[in-house]
Amino acid sequence: MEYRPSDIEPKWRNWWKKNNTYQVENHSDKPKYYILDMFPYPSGAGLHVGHPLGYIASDILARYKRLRGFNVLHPMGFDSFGLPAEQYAIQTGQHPAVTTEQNIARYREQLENIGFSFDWSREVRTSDPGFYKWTQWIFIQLFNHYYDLDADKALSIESLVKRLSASGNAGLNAVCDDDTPPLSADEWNTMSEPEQAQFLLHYRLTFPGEEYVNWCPALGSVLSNDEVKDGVSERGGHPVERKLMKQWVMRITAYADRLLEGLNTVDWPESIKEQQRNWIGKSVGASVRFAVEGMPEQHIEVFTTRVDTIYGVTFMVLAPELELVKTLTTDEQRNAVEGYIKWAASRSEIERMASTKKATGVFTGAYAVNPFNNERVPIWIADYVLAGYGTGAVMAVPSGDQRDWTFAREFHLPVTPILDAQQDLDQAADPTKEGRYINSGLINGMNYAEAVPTLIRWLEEKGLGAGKTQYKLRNAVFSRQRYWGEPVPAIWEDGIPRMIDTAELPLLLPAVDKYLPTENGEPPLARAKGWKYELSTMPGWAGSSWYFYRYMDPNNEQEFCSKEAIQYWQNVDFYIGGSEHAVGHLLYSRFWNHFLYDLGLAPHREFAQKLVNQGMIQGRSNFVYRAKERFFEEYLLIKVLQPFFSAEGPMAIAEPNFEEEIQYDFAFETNNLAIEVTSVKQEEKIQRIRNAARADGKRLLLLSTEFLTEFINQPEIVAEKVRAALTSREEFIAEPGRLDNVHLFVSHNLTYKYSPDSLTKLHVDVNLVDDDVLDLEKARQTPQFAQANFKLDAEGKYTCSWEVEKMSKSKFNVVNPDIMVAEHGADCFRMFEMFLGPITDAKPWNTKGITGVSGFLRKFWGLYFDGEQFHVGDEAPDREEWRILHTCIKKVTDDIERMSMNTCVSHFMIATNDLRKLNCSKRAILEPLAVLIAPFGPHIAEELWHRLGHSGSVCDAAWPVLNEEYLKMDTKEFPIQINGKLRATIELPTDISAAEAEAAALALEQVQRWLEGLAPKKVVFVPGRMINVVV
RNA sequence: GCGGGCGUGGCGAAAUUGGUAGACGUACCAGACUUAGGAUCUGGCGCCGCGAGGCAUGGGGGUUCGAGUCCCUCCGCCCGCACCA
Repeated sequence: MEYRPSDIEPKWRNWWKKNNTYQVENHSDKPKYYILDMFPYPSGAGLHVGHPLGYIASDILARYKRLRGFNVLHPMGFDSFGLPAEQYAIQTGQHPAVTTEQNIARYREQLENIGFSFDWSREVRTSDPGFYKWTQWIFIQLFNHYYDLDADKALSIESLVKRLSASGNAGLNAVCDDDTPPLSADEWNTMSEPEQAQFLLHYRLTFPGEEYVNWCPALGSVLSNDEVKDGVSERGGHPVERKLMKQWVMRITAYADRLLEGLNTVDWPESIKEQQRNWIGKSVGASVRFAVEGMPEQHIEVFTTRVDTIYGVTFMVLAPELELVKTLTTDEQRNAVEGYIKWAASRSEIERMASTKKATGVFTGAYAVNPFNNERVPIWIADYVLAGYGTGAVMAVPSGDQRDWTFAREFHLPVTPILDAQQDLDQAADPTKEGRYINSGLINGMNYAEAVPTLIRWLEEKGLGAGKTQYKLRNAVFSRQRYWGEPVPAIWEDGIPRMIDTAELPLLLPAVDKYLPTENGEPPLARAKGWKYELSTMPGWAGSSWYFYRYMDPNNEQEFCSKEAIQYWQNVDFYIGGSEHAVGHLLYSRFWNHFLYDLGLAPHREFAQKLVNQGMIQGRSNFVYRAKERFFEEYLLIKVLQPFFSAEGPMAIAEPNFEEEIQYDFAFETNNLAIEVTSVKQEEKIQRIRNAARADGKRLLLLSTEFLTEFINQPEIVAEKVRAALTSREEFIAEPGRLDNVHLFVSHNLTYKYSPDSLTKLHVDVNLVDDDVLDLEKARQTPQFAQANFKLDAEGKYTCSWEVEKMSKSKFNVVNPDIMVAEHGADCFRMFEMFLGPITDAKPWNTKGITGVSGFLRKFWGLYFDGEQFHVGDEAPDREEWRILHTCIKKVTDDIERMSMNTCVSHFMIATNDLRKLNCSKRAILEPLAVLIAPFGPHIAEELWHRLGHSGSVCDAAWPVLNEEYLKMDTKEFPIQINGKLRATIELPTDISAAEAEAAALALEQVQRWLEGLAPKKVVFVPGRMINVVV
């Protein structure tokens, strides 16, 4: 009988649904196993083939564990608050809840079609009030706790209040704001209630703070650090600036050490752990206080990891933004310093990062005093020192730090050697710690290990410093000026926030007339009638920071999760998802979990014991080349610039220069103007061009690549800008923008792409290009293509190419799983995705191999049939049949355990091929085989299971037990090596002794030939494996 | 620059502790059945060589009876971080 997945798959999906096959109870005699997928954001584009990769792998594991006798929790839900739904709402006026609902329905349908064993009765949605009620509740708990360093955990604010009223904050060892003033019990007790509330904000784990934030004007909201890449927003690529704003802040720094230590207790990929360690950025060192010469009230505190180099300090450097700079600067230096500060502030993040090699800075005129030797050292400012790290001031040791060395070299500051083993300091700094100290007073003659404690002891005795640990981790800004997120359950009264009563939760997201900020720049919630609460909403990571507990008890209205449920399920045994969440979701959820643990609400410090990152499935992007010259003629030269130049006089235009090593640059010249379009990151190059233009007496028109995008979108507006710039200024530099992969929509299915590879490649819809040949008939139906002037190659064909890129709607390379499922069946799709390669590897989507899996499933199905008849007999299997089955049991069992799903599919193919050759149709073999394949192809397994006479689900079968006896072979083909190289093979009993094996090997004619009559020097025999004769 | 990972046929990849490198699948070649083949079946398929044989896991070196696997070194690619004192 023919294998037709379309006949059997929908049938069993309905059957599973009707029988609640995947419903899980919160109690069982069986051991529990919690396997979790990172839940998706339901975007409008629907699921693409990359999404299910991890879900399929986890589903196989979940089904396998269930067959092995575990009570398995394997849920799915939706991270349904977020930006795209809101952007869509802004454009269409449709409520984001409506589009979100539609998208979820689509996602669920797609997911269900793949045959996952999710328990949908436990589905969660972060935008559901029943869910975000508890997100708000946890927020309130954070507000009501502070971090006590002596207890090394979060304690209630009430206990802090008691303590303050008894003894003030003297001796209180708690995490708080840097500017928390000392407070006596008397002072506390005489404070008014609002004053007390204000004071407590210094300690609360979530609090409103004035923070420098990543403000994205285009999105009208702040972004977290992990939402910003290369100075632009990760989503949309809009410029981001630093701005001081009042924001809700999470005191995640309180947990820095625990988040770091916890990493040692979980089985997570090393790269993720390293990224988190890096993000937390712990450095151990010392703080040292330097006096300022002639200013007794002032001092400069620095943090250093190399206090041992203190005698090598020859200058100090402060970040230009520091308030202190203004106080220190002498009148003679004031102009220079202010000029530098202004210049530094005007530099974009990208510019600053691009020029790390050459040192810039200015002397303040002031001097600091090294507390150890009372030497006066000049105080400089430079933007290589960051205001946001440590104290924003460094003690510069040019002999030991390369940046300081470079700076000293540039400004002719002295370099003092401090170690006897130090390298040639004329060439570079020597950051090593080898040798003994010289020129170093207190520590002369000591080595590094002796010097550090000596110096710190001295500092602490004199009160001039102390051992100190510094972190890169910043407190996390928790406010977003957006609509589609959880409302913050706070009310402001006289500038002081108060949490609403938890009985009033959830605080529902109100209706608004528009999803935009108000005219005076307030967030969208300000539009809601009668809204008296906080106007900002929570960020995208709020709901995902605890959702894994909600699955345990999704409908509980009294608690975020019942104690019984959490006691039963504990934490996640196996978590699978993409590595892009390395320092976002995976760090924030660990933080919240540590907090919930402190409150006794979570049973483990870490919420996920094991984590696996699935690799990305990339798409194949197709391109057609567009004639380059025409592109510029049309858009840049003819439409805009030529009229302008004509007015100025005759123009000669050089060929666009495409062959530069940076190919997205192009340049051309007129007789009085040099035009350059380039990445602003190419600073050196810009300088070169600028100099050349000046030398030729020409003016420079410099356009960034992003500007070019804008230019083509709105040529008139931009042309006006260019004209204005050219008439008013000598030089015009357009806004710096994103530097690569700028995509420009020209129509719904054609894109101009600027990438380092070519300016004139067009992304083409996958459907238009087949096997590198553009389907002209289809392409002509698109209006833009009809007008486009594509490049013809020598044979008169359109030049096409392709590249592997991330799957994205804008690249027209998204492959939808529905088509695959409809065409080949869900089982085939599942096994094919697994067969692509190891789940952790990134791989381009390529459907070429699907016929292999499809053919295999047909053959596998065929094992159970004789022509049209289902045919499985009860004869006793022979040894070879047993061997095939048990080899398969062993391999598949081992490989699922190590998540090697691709090789499992291979083993099924081998077993099927072998059994086919034997014409095996025996129940004792085929029935266990159906169970083995059930995790991979649940539909085909269920069908066969029922045909084999069972009425229950194959999901409740028992995993076949391996019998090692069947793996044993009487004889084996032994490889015979001569000096480690294979020269012959010989069939021998598997358990042959060393002596017999040696004799048999030496008797071989091929071996004798190599021995040339001599006795072997040595014979190595590995029992049951091989023989190696050493000549 | 720092950290993590990787490098094996035309392609996706196997090789779990050092023990017959390339399983399985694609692509390709030949044949069979066919009116036909994007169906099915059989055989071949790392490279060089008629062959014996030689050479092969990014290059070079080492340890070992034996190295894709361990060590050193160089090269290349991917990912992350990046003036963090």
